[in-house]
Order: sequence, then C-alpha cells, then structure tokens
Amino acid sequence: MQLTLDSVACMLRAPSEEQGPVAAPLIPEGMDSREDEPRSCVVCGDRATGYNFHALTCEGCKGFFRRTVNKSTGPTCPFTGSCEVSRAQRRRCPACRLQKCLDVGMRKDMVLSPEALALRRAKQALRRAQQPLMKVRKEQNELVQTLLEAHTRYVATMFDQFVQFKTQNFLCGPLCYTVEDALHAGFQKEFIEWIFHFHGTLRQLRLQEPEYVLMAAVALFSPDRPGVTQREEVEQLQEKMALTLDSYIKEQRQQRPQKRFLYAKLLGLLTELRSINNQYWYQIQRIQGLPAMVPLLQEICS
Amino acid sequence: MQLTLDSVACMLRAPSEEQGPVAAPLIPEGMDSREDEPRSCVVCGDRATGYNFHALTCEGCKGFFRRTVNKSTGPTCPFTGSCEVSRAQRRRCPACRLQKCLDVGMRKDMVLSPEALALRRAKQALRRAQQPLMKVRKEQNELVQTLLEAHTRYVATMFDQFVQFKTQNFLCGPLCYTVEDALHAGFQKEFIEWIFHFHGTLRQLRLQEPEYVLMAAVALFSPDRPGVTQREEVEQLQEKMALTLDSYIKEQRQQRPQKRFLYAKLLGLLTELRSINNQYWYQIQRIQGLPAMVPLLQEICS
DNA sequence: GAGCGTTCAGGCGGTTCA
DNA sequence: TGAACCGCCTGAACGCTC
Ligand SMILES: [Zn+2]
Ligand SMILES: [Zn+2]
Ligand SMILES: [Zn+2]
Ligand SMILES: [Zn+2]
Repeated sequence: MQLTLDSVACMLRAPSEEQGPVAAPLIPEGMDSREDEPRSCVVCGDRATGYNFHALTCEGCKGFFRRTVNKSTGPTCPFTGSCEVSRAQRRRCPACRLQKCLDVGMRKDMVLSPEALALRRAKQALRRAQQPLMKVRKEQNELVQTLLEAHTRYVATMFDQFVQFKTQNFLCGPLCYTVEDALHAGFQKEFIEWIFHFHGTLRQLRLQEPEYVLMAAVALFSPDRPGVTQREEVEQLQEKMALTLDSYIKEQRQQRPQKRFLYAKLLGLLTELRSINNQYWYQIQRIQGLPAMVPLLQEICS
Repeated sequence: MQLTLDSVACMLRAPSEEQGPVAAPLIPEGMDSREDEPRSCVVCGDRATGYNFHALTCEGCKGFFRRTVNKSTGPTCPFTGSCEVSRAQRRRCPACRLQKCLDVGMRKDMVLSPEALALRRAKQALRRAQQPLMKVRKEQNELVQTLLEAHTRYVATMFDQFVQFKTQNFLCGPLCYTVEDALHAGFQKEFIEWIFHFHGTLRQLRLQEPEYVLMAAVALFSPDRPGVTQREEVEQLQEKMALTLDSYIKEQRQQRPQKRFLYAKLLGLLTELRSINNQYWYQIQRIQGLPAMVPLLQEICS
C-alpha cells in the first residue's frame, strides 16, 4: 500500500491551504455539529420529547399514561403480561404498556386529579372572563389620566393667575363672582339662587377629582352644544365619558359603599346644568339684547 | 368655569342598566364537587369529552360532525325533521343530528378544509420521508467524523515525526521522495511521471477533508487488496464508503455548485490509483526480483 | 423553556343495514 | 357479505402556567 498510503500521506497537505497544525480544521466542516438528541423514550424507545410525569418519554406514552392511569377499569393483558413495548408494538397491549410506564417510574400523582383539573379550568375561565374587563378598565384608567392631566394644567393655570394677580385685583373668568356682582350685571335673582343651589348640591357630593373631570367631560362633549357639526362623533365621545364615569363610580363603590346612586345623581345634575345653561343664554340675550351669536363667540363663551 | 363648562346632557341612558362586560360568576358549577363531570354533550346528552368544533360534545357527535359536515350530499330526514337526538336515538336520523349539531353552534369552519388537510398530509408525508433520510445523514456524519478523527491522528503522528526527526535526517515513509530519488531507486521514468500527474490532478480538485478521508477509505477497503479473505464484508464496507462519499458530495453541491461530476472524477482517480498500485507492484518485483510476497509482508507494505 | 392539559385528525375493530 | 357507519384510542400540534 505504499503508493496508496503514499498518496494519502502526500496529499494530506496538498489540498489543504497551508495549514500548519493539521489537527485544527476538524470542527468547522459543513455538516451539522449541533447535538442530535439521543434521548429516547424509556418506555417504548421512540424519540423522547422531554420528561413527562417524572420519566423521559415520547408524546405517545405521555398521552397514554395521562389517559389511562386514572381509569378505574384498567386494561388487561390478553397474553402472559410480558408483551414487548416498542414503538411498533406499543399499541398492541395497553396493559403491558401501562405496566412498563409504572415500572420505569412514571408517577400517577403527577397527573392532575379531577379536582385539580376542575380548579384549573375554573381559573382559566375566570382569567378569560376578566381579560376583556381588565382591558376596558385599563383603557378607562388611561382616559381618566388624560382628563386629569388636562384638568390639572387648566386649573394650575387658573390657580397661578389667581395667586399672581390677586394683589392686583385681577381675576380672570367667572370664578369668584358674588351674588351682588351677578345682580349688578342684570341677572335675575331667581337664576342666581338656582346656580348657587346647584353649586351647593354639587359640593355636597364631595366628588373625587376623577369623578369631577369625567362629569365635566360629559358636559363638554354635548352634541347639543351650539356650533357642533359632527354630532355623531361628539355623541359617541359623550357616551364613552358617561360609561367611564359609571364604571369608575361602580369601581369606587367597592371601597366606599356610602356613595349610592351617585351616578344617577350626577346625571340629574347634568340635566339641571343643561337647563341652567339654556336659562343662562336666555338671560344673556335679555341683558345684552344680542339677536344672534356668531359661532365663534358661542364657542368662546359656552 | 362652572358656567363656562356647563352644557346640558340629557342623552344618557337610564342608570338602572348595569350589565357591563362583567361576566357571570365562573365558579366550577358547585353542584358537583365530586369527580363526576357534569359535562354532557349539548347535541345528544352523552358524556362530553371536551370542546369539539366549538361545542361541548361527546366523541360520537364529534366524529359524526367531522365526517358529515363537508359532504356535498347531506342526509335527509325521512320524517318531519324534528327527530329526537339522544344517545339512544342519535343514529336513527343523521339529518336531524347534523341539524342539531349546527343549531348548538358547532362550527363547520373548524373542520380542516380539504386544502388544509392535503397540506397537513403532505407535511406528514414529507416528515415521514425525511426521517430515514435524516437518519442516514446522521449515520454518514458519524462515519465521516470517525474517519476524520482517525485521519487526524494518523496525520498528527506523521507530522510529529516529521517535525521531531527532520534535523536528524530521519524521514519515515515515502513522504517526500523526489523524482531523482525514485529514478535512482530504479523506477521507470514513465511510471514516476504517471504518479506525479495523478497527484497533480488530485490536487487540482481541492478536496475538503471529509471528501479526502472518504476517498482514502474507499481505496483502503478494496476487496482486491492482496491478502483479503472476507471479500464480501470488505466490499460492503467499500460500497458504504463510496455511497457516503457520493451523498456527501451531493449535499455539498447545494452550497458549492461548481464541483460538478466530482464523484465521477474521484471514481476515475480511484481506478487510476488501482492501476498505479498494480504497476507499482510490478516495478517492485522487477527491481527487487522477489518471486512472491508472503501475505504478511504484503499487508505491511500495501 | 419545561411540562402540564387540550384539541384536532386518523387508525381500527365493532356494528348496522342493504 | 360488504360497505358505510360508529366511537374508542392514539399521538402530533398547540396553548397555558410557572
Ligand atoms: Zn414512548
Ligand atoms: Zn400484554
Ligand atoms: Zn353527542
Ligand atoms: Zn330526522
């Protein structure tokens, strides 16, 4: 074989590209160097997918054990009870298959009991049912946060103005008008008292800030507001605000059960507010004798 | 701000409606805390095994629905179309059984369409067909690894010898004979040139190490080798090596398409090598005048 | 990601009628 | 008797929880 192995020996370096240590280029060859799983089912020898019920088994033996081990009437071997349990034969005799499952140490107690199974299913159903509720709750929470931020910015502005300009007798907006101011402006006394009664009722409810901003949002997105053209969209927004308000109140009631019928009361107040607004415009027109308000002016004053 | 933000909202729905998205209590139907699953088939009342096609059904109705719902010619009720569908009577009228399946909400679209079924079967067939291929590929991979390791050990030995003894002018084996050496030893010039042409051809192929060791293995397991008694086994081994070489080259060609006909070329080289080997022995005998080689000596030198 | 349960199609022996 | 039907058993694929 001199020549044969000659060729072998001489060609060793010939094709290789100037490699010094010959043993080096062994690993990175094209074939897959990844580990093939030599794991085989300890019951039947099929390819195992992992540990199931405390034994390394295939999917088939896993399912078979789970289905079979808790049955009251176990299978019976029609032969001598020593059937071969292989991938090809495992379906032949469920009794010997189950016996081998137990022999190799598969644990019956790791199969969920019917009670545990019922509990698990109930929990799943509960989570399933709560998932959309949580989603809705989260969306509503974000909406409240947005309204709160906007309101905070608005109030902060007003508050800053109040603090900064109080000494200069500058008060912007109808924040602190007195009854005398209103009377002096020409409003009817009954109207003024109505408004003050409304404020008193509202104050007695001791609303939290989220409730207040939500109620303000319901009032803000009124499709009846003069000048509104996209009534549909505004109405949907208003409904969303009202639903959120209702939901928020229901949520709070679990911790403060005293606020019963709060949502209904707020709806009533909103209705009253609408009437007040109408009357307000009547009074304005009566006082100033304006025959019509241009849309821009309405938007500013409303 | 009170007057500014005010706006009447009268559109809100009655506050008594409290059916939000809150789901009914989903406690596991407390009636039976026993293992008895109160789940019964919504079609026939038999014991249900789980949800099948989006309805809680027994195995029978599950299989019936799958087999029946996609048939073009549906069953027809021989009566008034209002047959009782119970565990005992469900086989009597397939038409009413199917109708009840649909009535309780079993969904036809959850039965695999013929296309999806064909796809699934094709995938399964592909997997089945590729499984032995993967197995063979894995075995070939292991064989190549074994050959590579053996080859590496051999080369390392030769290399070490080369490095360690070069300064002592010790070169073991015909590794680096020159043409002059060979001529001086008595070989015919044409024979020497033949060998060098062979080496040049082999070198131009720029074999990878797996290809090289496989080719060496094919040459090694030649049943024509003098002294071989178990020709059958050796021939089978040689065929296995040749098949693995062919398979490896085919596999590599998917990434390196330039090596066309490589397997055929290698087979040709092996044939040539056999001729060279024969000629070598002829030359040896001519030079040394040996009338016959004992098997042991052949084995050592071949 | 490992290891459970769930759900689908399929295999197969038993059953029902024509 | 045999073709269609039936339903139990099987395992592959997937979903879910820790
Ligand atoms: Zn197994
Ligand atoms: Zn058995
Ligand atoms: Zn049923
Ligand atoms: Zn019928």
